[in-house]
Amino acid sequence: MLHERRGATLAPRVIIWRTSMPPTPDRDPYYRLRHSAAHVMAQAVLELFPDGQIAIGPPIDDGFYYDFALSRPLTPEDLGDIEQRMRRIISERHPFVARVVSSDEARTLFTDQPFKLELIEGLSRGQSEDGSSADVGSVITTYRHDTFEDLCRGPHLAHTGEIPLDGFKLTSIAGAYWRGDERNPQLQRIYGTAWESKTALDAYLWRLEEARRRDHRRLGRELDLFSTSDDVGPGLILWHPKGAMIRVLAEDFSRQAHLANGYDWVYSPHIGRAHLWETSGHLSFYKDGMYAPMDIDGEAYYAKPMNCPFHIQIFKSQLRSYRDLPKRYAEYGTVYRYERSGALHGLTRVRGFTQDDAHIFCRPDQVEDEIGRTIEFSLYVLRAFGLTDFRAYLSTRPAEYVGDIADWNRATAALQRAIEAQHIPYDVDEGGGAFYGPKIDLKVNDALGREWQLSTIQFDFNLPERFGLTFIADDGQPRRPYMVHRALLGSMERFFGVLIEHYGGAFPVWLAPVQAVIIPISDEKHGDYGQSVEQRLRAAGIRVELDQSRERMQLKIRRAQLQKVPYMLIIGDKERAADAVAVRLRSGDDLGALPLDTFVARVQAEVAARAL
RNA sequence: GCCGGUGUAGCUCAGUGGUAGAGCAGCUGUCUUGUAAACAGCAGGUCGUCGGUUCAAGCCCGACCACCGGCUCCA
Repeated sequence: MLHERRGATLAPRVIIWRTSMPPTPDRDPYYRLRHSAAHVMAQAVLELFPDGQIAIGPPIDDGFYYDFALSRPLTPEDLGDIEQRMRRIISERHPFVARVVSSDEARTLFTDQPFKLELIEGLSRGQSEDGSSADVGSVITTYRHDTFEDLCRGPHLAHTGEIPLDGFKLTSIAGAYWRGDERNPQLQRIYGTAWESKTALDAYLWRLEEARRRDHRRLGRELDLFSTSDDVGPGLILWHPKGAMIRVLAEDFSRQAHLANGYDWVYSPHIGRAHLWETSGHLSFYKDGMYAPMDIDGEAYYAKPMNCPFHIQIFKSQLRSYRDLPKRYAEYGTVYRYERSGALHGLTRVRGFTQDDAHIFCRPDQVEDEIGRTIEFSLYVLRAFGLTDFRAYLSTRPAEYVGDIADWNRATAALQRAIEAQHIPYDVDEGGGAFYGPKIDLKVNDALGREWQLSTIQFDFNLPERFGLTFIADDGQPRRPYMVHRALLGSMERFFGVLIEHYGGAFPVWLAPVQAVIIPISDEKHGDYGQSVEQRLRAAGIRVELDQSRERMQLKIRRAQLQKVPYMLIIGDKERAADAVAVRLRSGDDLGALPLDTFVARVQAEVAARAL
């Protein structure tokens, strides 16, 4: 019943820089600038659409947005027009003026603005803009500049002229539901970004550009790693040989690590009887995420959205003694989950994916130790892939839950102690756990500082009950085991996407699908030596390609560079005479001629160490 | 699923109702090369799919499919 919160890590294409909380005035030095820019933008939009309705326009990471209800859809061309008007308003240096108004005054002021009226109603009932509770009795304030007055708690800049004329940019138009609820009307949202200077704006735009260059969908095609096909269907990934090579290497490493750390490897089928999913509760709670059943001999079978019921069956296949515990069953389990068409995204949000899933069944007295080892193991595996910057999120018991509160407390405390023992920063999401148990999610920051959720470690007080799991305790009595779901890399598809972006396609030698390209200077004169080098490197376990094309060396180097191959081995007369290769790194560094044996030893050492 | 955008050669893109284009990649030939693109030629497209408007549709209209940016969802 592993449930990753995948969406949290991928929805924004605008980069999130190490922040997981919305900006606040005291925490974000850009708050005033961006909030003020949002107001200026709203004025500009209302100039274009005098009958337009305004909703909310907060600062966000890296920028701001404002939501509108307008008489016609905005087009990208409108953004230029709006920016022009914003520049004029900024140049006019209108002061931002705050004032306190009564509810009645506010209602009069915003009489043509139904969304504002709704906010005012909320405010007078003690709710803040986003519907969360605010201080009761908080006053209603507005901020005005030029012709635009907005319901707003501020703070703002002193005047519009403090927004740099060349430090902001409107970036995109999107649909957004009023108050984020799809039952509400859909508004038009304009996103913008604002910085203290053109230099800072340019730096931000460069980061966006860099993120675009690293986009795993782009690199997936350029490096021939994976694809999807209209004929196969959306959200279903085809792993090409080079992508599959990386996956094989990653899986082999992780599987060996699991076996070395007390896990038993298992395999389970892709489908199971409806009865199984009724028992597990998936058909009552998770049916929307499951595909329609198939009929086999008059019985309904479902493609699995999770692996847990199968691992549970393995546990149940015989009587378990307390001496047998813990049992740790691991599998690369391929699951199928329905995702709404609009949610699909590259490798990170798909309809079929493979989890590095495991289920741990243990005694109550083993919980603490098991959780500690699991988190430590997770960090070990992730670090091997070059991910080093972690943050943990502990989610505790929600209002509605199953199981015994003492079990919850014990499990939550174990999670907390384990994460503290690893000295990783963590946040607590009080009440944020699933109904069946508390959990810890591990998120990593990649090379661009973007946060991705990967590992999740979840207690389950539900399934052991539903399936009637027991072990025989030392007093001869059956007891209920604790059950923990965990995935470390999450899904292989999504992890691959993260890796691609983290490395920008330049994988470390141990993961590179092609580790070296042999580049003969002349295919006629050095082709034979090239084949000999290829053969010997291959025999030494190195993944090597020989570029036999009749092109000049420069082009062959360029092609290898673009494919981000770690080593380019140039061979000419000198190298052939010395039984050597002239080694060029993808960084552009030239190591000069190395004896072939020396090169082999170097690569083998790097692979053995999984050097990054 | 919803809002908006996009869909033309393997890739990146031009083409605003009148004979489908470029660069790269591919193929062929010449060149046999010393650290990021030799030169020339050839070939390659039912313009996402289906339907409609028109004498004529890549272009206008409709439906559907997919992708992109968001929203929503993620027991």
